[in-house]
Amino acid sequence: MTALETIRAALAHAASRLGASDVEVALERPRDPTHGDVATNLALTLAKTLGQKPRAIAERLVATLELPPGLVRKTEIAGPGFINFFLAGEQVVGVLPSIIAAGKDYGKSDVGRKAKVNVEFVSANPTGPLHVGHGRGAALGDGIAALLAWTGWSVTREFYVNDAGTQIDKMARSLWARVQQQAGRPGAIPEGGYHGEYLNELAATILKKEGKRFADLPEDEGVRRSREIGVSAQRAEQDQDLREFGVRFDVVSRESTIYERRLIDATLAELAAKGHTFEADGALWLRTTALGDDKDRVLKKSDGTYTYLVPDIAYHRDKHQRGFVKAIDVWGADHHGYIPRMRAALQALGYPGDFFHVEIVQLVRVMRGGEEVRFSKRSGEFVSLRDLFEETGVDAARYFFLMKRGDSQFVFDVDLAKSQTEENPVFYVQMGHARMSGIFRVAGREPGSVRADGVDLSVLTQPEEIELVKELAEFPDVLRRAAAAYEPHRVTGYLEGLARIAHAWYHKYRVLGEPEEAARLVLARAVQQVLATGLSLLGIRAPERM
RNA sequence: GCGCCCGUAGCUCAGGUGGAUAGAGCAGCAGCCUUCUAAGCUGUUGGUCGGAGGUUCGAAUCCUCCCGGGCGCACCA
Repeated sequence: MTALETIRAALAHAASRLGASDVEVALERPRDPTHGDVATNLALTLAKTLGQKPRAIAERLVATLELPPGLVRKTEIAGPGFINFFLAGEQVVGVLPSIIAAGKDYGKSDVGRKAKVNVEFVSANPTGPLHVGHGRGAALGDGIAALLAWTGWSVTREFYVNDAGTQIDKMARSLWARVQQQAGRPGAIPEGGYHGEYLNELAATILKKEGKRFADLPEDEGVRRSREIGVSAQRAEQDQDLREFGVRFDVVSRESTIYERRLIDATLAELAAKGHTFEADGALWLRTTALGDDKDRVLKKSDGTYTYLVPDIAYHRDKHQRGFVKAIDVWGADHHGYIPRMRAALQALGYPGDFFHVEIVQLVRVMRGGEEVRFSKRSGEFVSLRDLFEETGVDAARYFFLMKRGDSQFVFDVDLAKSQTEENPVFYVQMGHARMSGIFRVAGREPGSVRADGVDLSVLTQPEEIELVKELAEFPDVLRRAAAAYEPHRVTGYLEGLARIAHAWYHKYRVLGEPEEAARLVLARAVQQVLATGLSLLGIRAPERM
């Protein structure tokens, strides 16, 4: 148990003795060193529930607090009711052995208690290549999934294929039109169809493989086969792009199977049985206004067909029936208006309010040479994900997508992503890792062989060294908070901060050949390891050399 | 017109779920290479947190209104 964990547990225990059980104890590292090494605002947060003044609570907390001897040098109450802890000198540096001992697992926690959570992301229609917006969703969804797994959830990464709607129909007709055109016949892309060059390429492949007689098929048959071939080709291409982007899914669900498994009828029956549907104007409605939506929604249109809401409800009902206690969906901003009705529908089914959670990803604009890059030749619209990561590299693309909050509008600076200087945050962090690795390379030592046992760490007294150790100690907390908030960008921010101190330390002090060599190797190893762990959670490589 | 998101340094953005004197990075300015990567480091300039009210011990953070930007508002997906 690290010093931080000990303090956290002791505070939680003291709080429960004051009558506040099950509290989340937040520890922070004050910016101002006169505020101690570790501080908590626990007394301030308890003020409301306990109905007492923060400073009075702080005094009672400190009085009941039981800390093992030798851990804390001084405890004080400051400002409005902060409790500041000044660690005994050897304690600060004392986290290093536990970091080394935990190795690749340093920072893991079990707050998720193995509960099943489903993270659904990308879920692009199989009508064309993935664009940069999908890339942002992919990076974010994968990052959230990794953070949840890291904090003890049992995570399933899922991709949902809308393979049954009218968009697919338009893709099929567009492809058929391209086949006709290439066979020398008139063929027009339908209204709202797909004009991208990729369908021309696919049409050429089909004609090559199937021969010209494919174009002679009756229209019904031609469109039907175009649909089959098109869907499977687009899916295969999307999978390939995602694989190269470093994203893998555990489950791919298809809208068509929702129909095949008769989940539609079962879902409608359950909604009706629970009294949430009604008929009006020849249609079947869901009374979502009773659950926070601003208007009721049609389920079954007066022409007898279903709205798209129905398979979506059925799909999420299926997630619930598969045992997930949480379903997190990553959606593009253009779907955000859809959230209230979906939430209402799932509440109508009786699921808890926190079962369904949506993370919104805003659109991505791509800048190169100071100008916005709008179109991709192949896809006919937007910049494709592949174009982007082939130009910048996967590491830079993923890092850039993750360094801002998902719901912020984001300008992707291609020139910056490609630059090999400190201005580029990915490069900067990776360089930090490479530099630590370089020390071991020159020393001729395997970093993994470093042990803290028997090393006198008390020689680590330089301000940069103390700061580095404190920063390393915060890693588990950062990951916990990032996971709880579904915010991978906190991890990139943390890594940049850690790398910054590491660069400063590296620049100012030597490791090899100094009296502090053994201790500094332990520190360098810990930094290297945490940078590597953080990067790998985000799906980014940690190179040994640049 | 209604709903959701956003507005923080010249630029790009953080701000740990209401806490201590609002922070980084770029850019600007001034410096630093006999060294384990200068692919880097150090110092410094720069703020009415869009505006106005409110809630309380305390607000960039919560509430109301206004201004500005984005996205949605179908018996389309």
